Amino acid sequence: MVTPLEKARKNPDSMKAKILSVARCVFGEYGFHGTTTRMIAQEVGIDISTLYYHWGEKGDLYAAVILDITEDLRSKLQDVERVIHGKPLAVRLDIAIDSMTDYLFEHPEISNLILLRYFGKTRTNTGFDFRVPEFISDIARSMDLCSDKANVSKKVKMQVLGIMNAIHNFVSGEDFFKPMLEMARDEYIRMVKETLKFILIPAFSGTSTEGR
Amino acid sequence: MVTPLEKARKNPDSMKAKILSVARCVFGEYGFHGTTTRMIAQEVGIDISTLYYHWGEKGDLYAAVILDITEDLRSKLQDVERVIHGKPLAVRLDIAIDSMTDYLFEHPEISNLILLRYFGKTRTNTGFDFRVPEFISDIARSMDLCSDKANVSKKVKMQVLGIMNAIHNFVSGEDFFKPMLEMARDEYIRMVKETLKFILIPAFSGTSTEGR
DNA sequence: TAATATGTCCATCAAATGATGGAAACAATA
DNA sequence: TATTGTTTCCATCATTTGATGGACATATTA
Repeated sequence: MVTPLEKARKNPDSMKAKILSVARCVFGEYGFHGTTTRMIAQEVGIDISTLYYHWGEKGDLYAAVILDITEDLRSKLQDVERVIHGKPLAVRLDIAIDSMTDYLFEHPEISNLILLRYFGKTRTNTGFDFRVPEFISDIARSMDLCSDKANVSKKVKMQVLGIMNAIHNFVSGEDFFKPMLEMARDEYIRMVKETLKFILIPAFSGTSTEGR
Repeated sequence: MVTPLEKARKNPDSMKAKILSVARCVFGEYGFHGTTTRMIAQEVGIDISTLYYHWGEKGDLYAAVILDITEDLRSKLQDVERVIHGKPLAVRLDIAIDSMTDYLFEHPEISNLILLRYFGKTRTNTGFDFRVPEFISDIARSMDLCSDKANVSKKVKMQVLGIMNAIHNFVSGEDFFKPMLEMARDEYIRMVKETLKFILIPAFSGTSTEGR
């Protein structure tokens, strides 16, 4: 059995995929309740009923969007893991921050959607599960922040959440922070990386291992 | 001329204030579009038209809510500033994190509303301005992160954003992270403080002043 | 008490929104 | 070409939602 999402991911030129792609951005900008099926349809340039034909009800499309970005993010994290493998911790962090920041600034809807799911509730419970827990442990292991690879401690999970959220915040808050700080996009992205490294690296690369 | 918001803040037992208080929480949970005037009215236990009588249209109530939490936050920041004044940087950060974290966990709708405004757009532009920029500079000065008190550098502003957002994230994400980490509320709050200090303090209290 | 102002609710409206049935267009295949 | 299956759009529905007018109630004041 092949799901609609798998179909869409397999055929990037199909109407299903086009709708999904637009839905990612619109849901990411306005959130679940702030987005209407008409907004998405109009952005794609199709009738609203075509959207329903391909994806069923609004909640189903939203669920597909979340799974879609989750898959993208998981894949990207694996890439990064391969690159940083074996390097010293400070270097791993440096590379990971650069790489993830660049990637997320290219696909800001990923950060948007993740943060909106963290911080905003939907009236009608969309139900499906979000695979953050695995992510957290995966990142912890790839960062080599945990001594016991099988059982990542709560402490380390909190630290990883802190790292990931810090990145998502600056990516997702771009439209708010950038004008506020009177920066162009290039400068903003550069400053984001610099700030993230300034804040995150000392905590993890200090001589003390007290926090671990 | 006294605004409706000032009236409400002056008379905490008035219907205006009750509605405002409930609106803070509901808007904080579901965001602007996820909240209906009926939800708020029902939570207060009044008819919807009573709500409109006191606050006018939905966007006006929302604007009042934002100004209300902004005022609360500004006031709290001033309190904290007085307490930490003159102390060494690491101590200032330690106290500020404890104090702000406790306060925001008591009023999580403040963090919710701020983050939803950062990361989510409203379809109909609610227009009014949000006084974050001043905040940022105020915090930077009170933290004594900036050498030039009059003109806070972009670098420092980014760092302050990073600090504030880190706190808001853990407060606002409680309902998502806490079950995920299988923690009770007390434990979660304790771990949040610990993690925040672990991540933030080394960056600012290191011997190097490179980041400033 | 009479008169006025303030506050609350009921009934209702118009627009927006999620969703669907069915006709038409298009593509694939025998 | 005729047949069948797929895709798209138009018209429409039922509900939800923001918003309002007017009746009723409750306080305030003359």
